[in-house]
Parts: sequence; structure tokens; C-alpha cells
Amino acid sequence: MSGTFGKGHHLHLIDGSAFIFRAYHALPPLTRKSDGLPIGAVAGFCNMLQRYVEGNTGPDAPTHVAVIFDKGSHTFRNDMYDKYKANREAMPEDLRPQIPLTRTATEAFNIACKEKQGYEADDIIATLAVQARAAGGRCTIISSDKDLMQLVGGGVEMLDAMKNKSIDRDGVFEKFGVFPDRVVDVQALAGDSVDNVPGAPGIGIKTAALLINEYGDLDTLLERAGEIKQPKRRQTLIDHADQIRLSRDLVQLDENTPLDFTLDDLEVRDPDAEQLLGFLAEMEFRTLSKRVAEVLGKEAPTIADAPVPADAPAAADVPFDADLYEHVSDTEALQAWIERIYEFGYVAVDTETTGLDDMVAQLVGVSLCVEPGKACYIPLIHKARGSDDLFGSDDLAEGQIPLEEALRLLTPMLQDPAILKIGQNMKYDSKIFGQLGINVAPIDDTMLLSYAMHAGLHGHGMDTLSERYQSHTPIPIKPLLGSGKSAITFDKVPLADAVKYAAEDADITLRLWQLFKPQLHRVEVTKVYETLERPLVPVLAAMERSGVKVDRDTLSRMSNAFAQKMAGLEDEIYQLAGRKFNVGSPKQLGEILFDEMALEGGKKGKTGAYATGADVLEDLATEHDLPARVLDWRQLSKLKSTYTDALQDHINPDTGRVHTSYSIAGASTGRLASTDPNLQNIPIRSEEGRRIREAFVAEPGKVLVALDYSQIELRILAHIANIPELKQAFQDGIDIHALTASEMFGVPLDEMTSDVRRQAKAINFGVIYGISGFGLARNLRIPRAEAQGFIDRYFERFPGIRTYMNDTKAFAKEHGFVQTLFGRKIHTPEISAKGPRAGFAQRAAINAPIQGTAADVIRRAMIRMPDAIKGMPATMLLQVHDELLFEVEKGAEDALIDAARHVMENAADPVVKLDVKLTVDAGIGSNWAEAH
DNA sequence: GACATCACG
DNA sequence: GACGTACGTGATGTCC
Repeated sequence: MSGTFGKGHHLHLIDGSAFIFRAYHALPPLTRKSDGLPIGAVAGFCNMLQRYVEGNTGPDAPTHVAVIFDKGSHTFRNDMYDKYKANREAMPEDLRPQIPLTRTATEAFNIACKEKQGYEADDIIATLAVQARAAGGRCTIISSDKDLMQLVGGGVEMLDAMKNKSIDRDGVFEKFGVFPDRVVDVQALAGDSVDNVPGAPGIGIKTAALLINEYGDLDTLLERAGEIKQPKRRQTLIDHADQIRLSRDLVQLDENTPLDFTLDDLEVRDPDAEQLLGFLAEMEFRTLSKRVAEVLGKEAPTIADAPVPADAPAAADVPFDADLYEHVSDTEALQAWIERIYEFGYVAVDTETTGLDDMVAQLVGVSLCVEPGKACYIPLIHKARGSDDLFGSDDLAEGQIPLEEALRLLTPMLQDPAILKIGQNMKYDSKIFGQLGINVAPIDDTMLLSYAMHAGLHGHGMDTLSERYQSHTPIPIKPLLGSGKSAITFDKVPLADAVKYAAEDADITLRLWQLFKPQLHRVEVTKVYETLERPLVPVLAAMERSGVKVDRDTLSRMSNAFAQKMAGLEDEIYQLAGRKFNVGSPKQLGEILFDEMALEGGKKGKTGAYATGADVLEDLATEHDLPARVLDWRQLSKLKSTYTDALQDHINPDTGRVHTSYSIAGASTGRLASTDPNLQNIPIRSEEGRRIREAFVAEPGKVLVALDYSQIELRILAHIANIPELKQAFQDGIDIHALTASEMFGVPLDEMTSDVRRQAKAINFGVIYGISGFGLARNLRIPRAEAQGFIDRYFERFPGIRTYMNDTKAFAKEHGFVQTLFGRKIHTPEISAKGPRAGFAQRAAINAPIQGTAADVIRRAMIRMPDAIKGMPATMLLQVHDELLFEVEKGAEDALIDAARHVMENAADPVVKLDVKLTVDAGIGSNWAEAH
């Protein structure tokens, strides 16, 4: 049938996004065999289209059809209400590159494929449905989206393709309690949590329908709201009238979307066999190709097992060949690369810079890779090697695109939400780009993929991963840069060498991604990666960039004071020893103490030297003055060298602040680690050390706020091991160590002595660490038998703890890993080892779920924090395992504490329901010592 | 670069 | 019965 659309015509409108999401969730994360491209959603999408086409026979078959897609995340509704769809979860990364392919698939089926920037698919569907109805034809909307139900009636109906159930006016009434013309009114009142449409608080669909049916329509209802009998309902409608009207505007579909095509353009067309089969072959869909070929009466295309051309071996076997890497030296070549990136939807990116400190390093060049073996390097500011090299030539080497020009071309791609940027340790690269005002997003990180899957098995640096998973040793950087005084920066590396080294990194990264990404699902750590690793990258990058202000004068004064005291102590020590020696040398000290002075208790370690650790010296201190002086000296030496001196060198000259770097994949348990400098071990336990925190200050007009979880690991233990007494104590806010002591020793809480409490505290911590009689004895300095007696009594009183320990060990032995409550896996490869290593592994296995769950909790809090404090004059600066430090303008500290505490205390929700509440203590001060 | 020591949670 | 032992980190200084 042809001619102008009208009576007798039947239009089908397919909700493309619904198809895609159904396909994505219905199928496992399939990848294309030849190159690992994620392809599951496209496969499902094509299957659904094929089943749809096959089902379209008989008198009711459509004469016109189109698949309608959403385009762009920002629509006119966002202008009306900035929170519209604000709580939508981000699109999964392996789905993103598949979106353009679903368009291609639709076209391959020769079905019209329509979308419009700034409009939702629903609006286009509404517009077309209304046009079809006006022309006297029929329209079937293939979707189950309730937002589309307002369109039903007068020849328009909906079809749920999965359930093969059509929905007419009566069906809509069943769902909403009103007919289609009043659906919008009901939705306006009921709201929609999925799309974040506010509606009227406390009113659901049932109540909404009741009200609308009683008053006729929404406007009448709102006008006459005062007549409603139920006081609460009446007040809600009066108070929220504006919000309800806004909600109606949000759910009302735009039936006048400007379109550059007509219904007649949507006429059903037969598929072009060659085009369709070609596409399916390209996607490597074997079964579907066969079926489609059969239906079309054609020969199925052959899809080889190694479908790449004969001159290029299968992806997994592409050898590394640094000679094949491309040196991109002009804009045409760069443009070509960017076009290729857009074809693929993803790219492996690596930056080369002048140094390891991303706060000061300058971008030197960028490497890219989209297919194994095919990578390029774009040098940007490499220096020429001239005769005046000695004096440091500033001339740029030949064969480079001007920096600004290259960035102008690269930036849109780097920021394009449709292009996935893959890196190894992307925090570094995104900070480098961030310096230049480029926000790299979205990202994937091979280091974090490995961490999510392999924590505890091995490190996650690129060299380790490449050797382990590609049997390839990356080109080492050392020979290029040299070492020591003669070391050069990467911009001085000759271009030919630079291309090989830099491009290879991108090549390796891409291959690792293609290997790891599909495994993520199989190992069941997608959630861990997507919710605990990937989103943390920008949060940490921001914290690192913020840094914390450290007052140099304070540190410097303390350094001098420490130096004086140390000199005094050294004199005393030499006197007591009878001669001069290097106090900082444990070896020399041991000889003095145990050989020359012949003190008791000298024990040699495995290297043959006497042990002179603090515990040894403390024991000796009762017999002699020298060990006590050495202990004092050591404390000062530590404070001076590690803190008051070293910290000054870490003050960034541009910002006047100290910028640590967090390793996300360092600790196997999920904890972060802080380096260069380590700001997670700033002294606090000793009074003298604690004063170092006075040098960590807020800017004038601001204060520091510290929030820390109270006893988070013991709370998690109480939950995981299911100890009713401990859970109750936490719920009641009782001192947990006193409670433990009371339970164990039968001392009533109000008669508790500090010594008994101290012992119980040591036991509580011991449990978290995988307690042993020996360890507890040493910690409490009591006989081993007595310590063992404590432990026995503890297990007797809290038998759940022993069960937890035994179950955890058994789980680790069976599976080779243990898990946190959030699903993070920590591998325990040595759990079945022989000898002392087994003991280590067992205790680590017992500790990991507890420490790791606590780490997961604060990660979740950190990830949610930027949104929670948005608009406040506050910055999150540091994380110290169970503490977050903020800098906030004076006057806003209470608001910040409220918001941040709420996020922290509820960070486990909604994934894990803890039996024990989490509580957070807060402190405010002009410096970190005061704030804590 | 290994080892001992000690700062933190 | 002996062996070894609290869990997780990073930075520093000595010594080879």
C-alpha cells in the first residue's frame, strides 16, 4: 500500500532505547570474537528486530514503521527542572560503544531510524502518533513505557513486545485508574521516582486516580483543593501545587516536536539482503546471520573463526612490533585518527609528561590506540637535539603539531560522552589533561579492572600486567631517560625512540582492556568496579588537586627544636655508651648494648644483627638509661626527618599546599594508600608528634573539619560475625571495650577499671587481626598462657567470632579468595601454603573482609560526597581510612557536618543493610590537631 | 636494593 | 611437637 498516510495505514513506532536496555540486560556481556568489542546489546537488539520483522505478517501488519531513539542527555525538560532524571545511573561503559551500532543495525534492517537532538524518543513518538491519528490511520507503539500511555486511544494502542500484550484504553485504565486523557494528571500527582518527577509527596497512583476521578481533572482539583476532607491530603495539595504543575509539564509529552520528515517517509521497506547480511557478518553474529539468510532466501555469509583478513592475524595473536607504530606529525594524520576513534567508540590513551608528579608535570605527547598493534604517538613539545644541547635548547623538534592545535582537535573527543577513554592509571592522565582545562570522560582503567579482579594475586602496574597476561615485556623507560644526575625528561627523548615507547603503552593498555573487560562480568566484580573503583577516580583527582595547606614556618621551627633536643640526647647517649657512635644505626646500637655493655636479652634476627626495636628497648629501659634516651632520640629523629623536614619539601611552590597522591589499587583490601607524601600516617598518638598536625591549617576565613567513623571495623565485625551482644552495645551507644571486658571478666560496667578495659580493647583489635595467643601476649606483655586464656574466654562468650574465623578460613581455602559485604574479592593464594606462611594467609583472610568492608563504606561515602556538598563553600581534602578531612568557609561548618555525616553514616545503603548503625564524630578547628 | 624501624588506621 | 605469628600501609636511614 502506498500514497499519503491515512485511512487503512498502520504505523508502528518502536521505542529504540527500551529495546537496547532490554537487550543489554537480557544477554551476558558478549564480545566480538575478533577484537573483543562489547556486542551483547547489539546482538539482542538485532534478535529483537528480526523477531519483530518475522512476526509482521497478516492483515494487521504495519504499512509504516520507525525505530525512535533518544538523543543527547539534555532536553527541554532539564531546562524546566534541573533534577529531571538526575538520579539515573550512568550508562554502563560496555554499553556505550554499542549505542551507535544499534542505529547502524536499524538501518541495516532497512527500517527508518529517527532521533532528534534535545528531544526524548517519547516526544517524537507522541508527535508521530498524533499525526497518524489525525490522518485517520492506526498507530501501534511498541514499548511498555507508562509515559506513553497518555497517547492511547482513537486508533493508537501500545504493544508490549516481550509479553506480546497490547494495551488499549481499558488497559490504561487498569494501570492508572483513569483513561488516557487523564493519565498526565495522575502522573503529575503520583510523581515518578525513576525519572525524578517530584509529584505530590505521599500521593501514589491509587490516591491520584481517586482524586482525579472525583474532581474531573487536575486544574479543577487544585482549584478546589480546600474542599478535600482528609486534612493531610488537602495540605499536601495546597502546599505543593506549583510542584504538581511542574510535574505535569514534565510528564506531558510534546506532540509538536519539529520533525524534518513525514509519515510517508516511514513506509515499510524490504531489507536489502546484502546490506543486512553484511552488517550481521561484520558483527560476527553466526546464528542470526543464518536465520536471516534463510528468511530472505539467500546464502548465509561465511564468518570465519579468525574473521580478520588473511594478512592480519587474529587480534589475540598480533605480535608487538614497535616499528609499526605511527608518528603523528600533522593535523591530517591526527584527524584520521580521531575519525577512527569515532568509528570504534573507544580509544586507549596514554600521556607522556616531564615528570611523575602530576601537579607539576607538563604534557609532552599523547599516544592513542584503537586496535591491537596499531598505535600512534603524537609528540607535542619535544625539544630539538641541536649543537647547543648542552645549554638546553628550547627549539622544538621537527614533526610536531603545535600543542594548541593538537589539543583543539583532541579535546572534543576526550570530552565526548560517547567515546570511552581507556587508560592505565587514568587518574594520572586525567589530571594532566585537567591542568589544560580538559575533562576526560568517560573513562575505563585497566589498572582498576585488574584490581577489581585480581586483588591479592599480583600488582597492577602495566609492566606486571603485560608480562603476566601478554607475555610481553614493555620497552623500559630507564635507557631512554637515563638515571641519576644525567637523567633527562621525556621531552628530550629523540622522537623515534619516543614513538616506540609511548605508542606501545597505549597498545598494551588497549589489549589489556580487551582482555579484562569481558572477564569482569564472569568474575562477578562488575558492581565493584563500577561503584567502588571507577567513580572514585575523579573524586581522588579533585582531592589531590586541592591539597592541604601546610605552614612551613611551623614545621621549620619544630625542626630546629627537634634538632637541638636530639643533639642534647646524643651527648648523653655517648656518655652512657662510653664512646661516640651512629645512634641511627641499629647495628652499632646493638653491639653497644649487648656486646660492649653486655645487657641481657640480646636476640639476633635472621640477618645476624641484634634486634633493637622499640619493644626491646622499652624492656631494657628498666635496667639502664641508655635505651630510654635512644627511644627519645628515635622519636625525634622520626618526627624530624619524615615529617617536619620532608613535609616542607612537599609544599607545592605554586599552591603553597601539599598534594598527596592516593593509590587506588595499592592495598589488597580495598584501602587507599597515600604517597608522596604519605598523609595517612601523620603523628597523633604521642603528644609531641601530634603537634605536627598544628602545621596542617585552614586558609584565612576557613576552618578544617574532620569526620571520622567511630569503631567502624568492630561494628562491621559485629555485623559479619553476627554477635548479638556487640550489636546491641553499638545500638545503645555503650563503650564497646568496656562491654567486652564486662562480658569476659564479669566486671559490672560501672566498676570497670581502665586496665581491664585496656586488655579488652587489645583483644577486640586482636580479633580483627586474626588473633593468636602469642600476639596478644606480646601486645599486652603478659604470659602466653594467660593471653590464651583470655582468647578462650572471648570465644566462649562470643562464639560467633570463632565461627566467623573458621568459616572465613574454609571459604578462602575453597575459593582462593574472601569477600567484603560489597562483593570486593581479596585473593588469598597462600592460604594452603605449608609452614608459617599459612598462618599469615589465614590471619590476612580473617582481617580482609572486615578491613575491606570498612574501606568500601568510606569509598562509597567519598563517591557520593561531591554531590552531597555541592554548592557549599567546602572542599574534601584528605582520607585517612576512617576519616575525611574538609576545608570549609567559616559559618558553613555546621551545614557541611550535617551533609557529610549523613552521607558517611548512610554510605552502606542501599546495597548492604548493616545490623549496626554507623556513627561519625566531627571536629572543627583552625588546624588538624584542633579539628581531630 | 634489602633490612630495620616506626608513623598511621 | 616445632615453627613462627597479630591486619593493612609508606618513608627514612643504614649498610652492603
